[in-house]
Amino acid sequence: MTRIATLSDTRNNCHNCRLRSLCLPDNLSKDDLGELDSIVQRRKPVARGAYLFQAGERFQSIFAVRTGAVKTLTVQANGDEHISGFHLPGEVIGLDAIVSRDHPSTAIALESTSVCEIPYAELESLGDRMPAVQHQLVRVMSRELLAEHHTGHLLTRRAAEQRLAVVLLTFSERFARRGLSALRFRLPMSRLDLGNYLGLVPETMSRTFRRLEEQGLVSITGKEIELVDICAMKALAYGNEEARAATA
Amino acid sequence: MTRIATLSDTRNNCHNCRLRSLCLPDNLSKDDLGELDSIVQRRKPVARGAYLFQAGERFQSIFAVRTGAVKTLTVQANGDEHISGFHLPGEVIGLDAIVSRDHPSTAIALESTSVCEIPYAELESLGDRMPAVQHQLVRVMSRELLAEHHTGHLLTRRAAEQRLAVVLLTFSERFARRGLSALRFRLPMSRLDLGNYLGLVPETMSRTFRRLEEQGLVSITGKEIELVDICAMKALAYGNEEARAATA
DNA sequence: CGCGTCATTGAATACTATCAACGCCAGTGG
DNA sequence: CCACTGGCGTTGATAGTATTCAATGACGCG
Repeated sequence: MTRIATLSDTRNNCHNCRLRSLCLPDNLSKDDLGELDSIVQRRKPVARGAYLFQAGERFQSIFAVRTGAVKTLTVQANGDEHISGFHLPGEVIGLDAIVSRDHPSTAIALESTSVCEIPYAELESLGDRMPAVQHQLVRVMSRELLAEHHTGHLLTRRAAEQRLAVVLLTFSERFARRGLSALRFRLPMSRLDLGNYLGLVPETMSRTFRRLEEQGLVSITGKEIELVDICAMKALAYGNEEARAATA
Repeated sequence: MTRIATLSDTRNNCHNCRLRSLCLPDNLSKDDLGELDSIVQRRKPVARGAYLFQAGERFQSIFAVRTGAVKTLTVQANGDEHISGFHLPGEVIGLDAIVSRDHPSTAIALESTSVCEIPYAELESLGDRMPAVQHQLVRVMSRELLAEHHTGHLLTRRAAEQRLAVVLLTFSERFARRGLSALRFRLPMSRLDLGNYLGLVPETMSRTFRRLEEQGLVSITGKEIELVDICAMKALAYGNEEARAATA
């Protein structure tokens, strides 16, 4: 096992990583890439349910998802947990910790997941010497802010059907950008997690999935999702009342 | 009018700005501060309702609020608007545009507002020479991400009373950090805007305000808010069911 | 002073949460 | 190999809460 992991590690570097353009190495020159590569620690896969970091832990590194999927969540004083995001390969997590000494949120693997660990102190000093590295970090954070605004808008949508439609379409786009099918994919998280993220209880999740299926928009088999009528789906998610009435 | 504005501008710089520690100049040396000062453009106040920038406009600068208040919003394809945040003096806006060529969101002054404009190209090249400037930009963005996670959690709270309580307490803290009263303040936005931000219709906003008042938690006169029982308020906002039952 | 926007109030409706119960499936231990 | 168990998902009935619709009142601005 160790042998294979080692082989895999030597083969894996930012330069030949398929996710390069989605991740921290985007927009870097070959030289910059090599330097970044030298500080990235490619760790062996962690099991489903494992913590990448926990709220309150000392912040030391940011992480890029390489394979698998991760959820990040915040824990409230009363013990309530809220899932703040799901993270697919190429996405960087832990960025909300830079401003504080400790991690404000917790990251948990949703399935067998491998990540690239990037010690922040080293990344910062690398950025001091190589402006492009620093610029790309800022770009990644800016993109993250943009995504959060999108999420904020998602959560103020009243109807559960709309929230679910939006989030399914968002996953569709994200999978497509990673070279996977935009119409047929497997959600990596449980209904419980997705409901927590959307602010809906599991019962409502179940009923809403069924309603989308009955309307002929999607076909669902466990966690496998097939978008049957993506146009109607978009009309439901983003359209106005007239557009929805027209498709109905 | 122009004379006064000019006088005011020459007196105002990052070094003696009271908001320095909340803003981009935090953690900078005196030399760094001077360089930053030289690229900051202090514009004369804009009127209530004026656009700082609009979605689709070419991104050129980020802005720091100096006085007044600003709302940022995104416009959907169907014309729906969603307010993604309210911004008080010392806060930096436009950061979600860095990753793209154009502004994804719109910024509108909620009252007479003055801002510091920071041309991003110049800030970037300044950061290349002065690592501390770049680090501070990253810290500000990280703090923004943290705040967005907080907002995300806020919006998944079911009860309108809880959402309103949380947002009032958040404003209380933000005003207090700026040297204003934590118990008595004036909300800069309309009920409509606050409702849009929270995902609630104006009617619900009105009723919820009244319910909080009837419970003796707050006292409301137009946009003036007084937090009468901040402990009970926190119990409602962040507490669990037992804590709320105990205070009732 | 008059107009328009914003805020408020009431009544009816629609939606989601809650409570309760059951089916399904994987992992575990006998 | 099979039964057991616990987490997850589903379904039904009920209750609670926000939205919608309709109308009036208040405030600021020209």
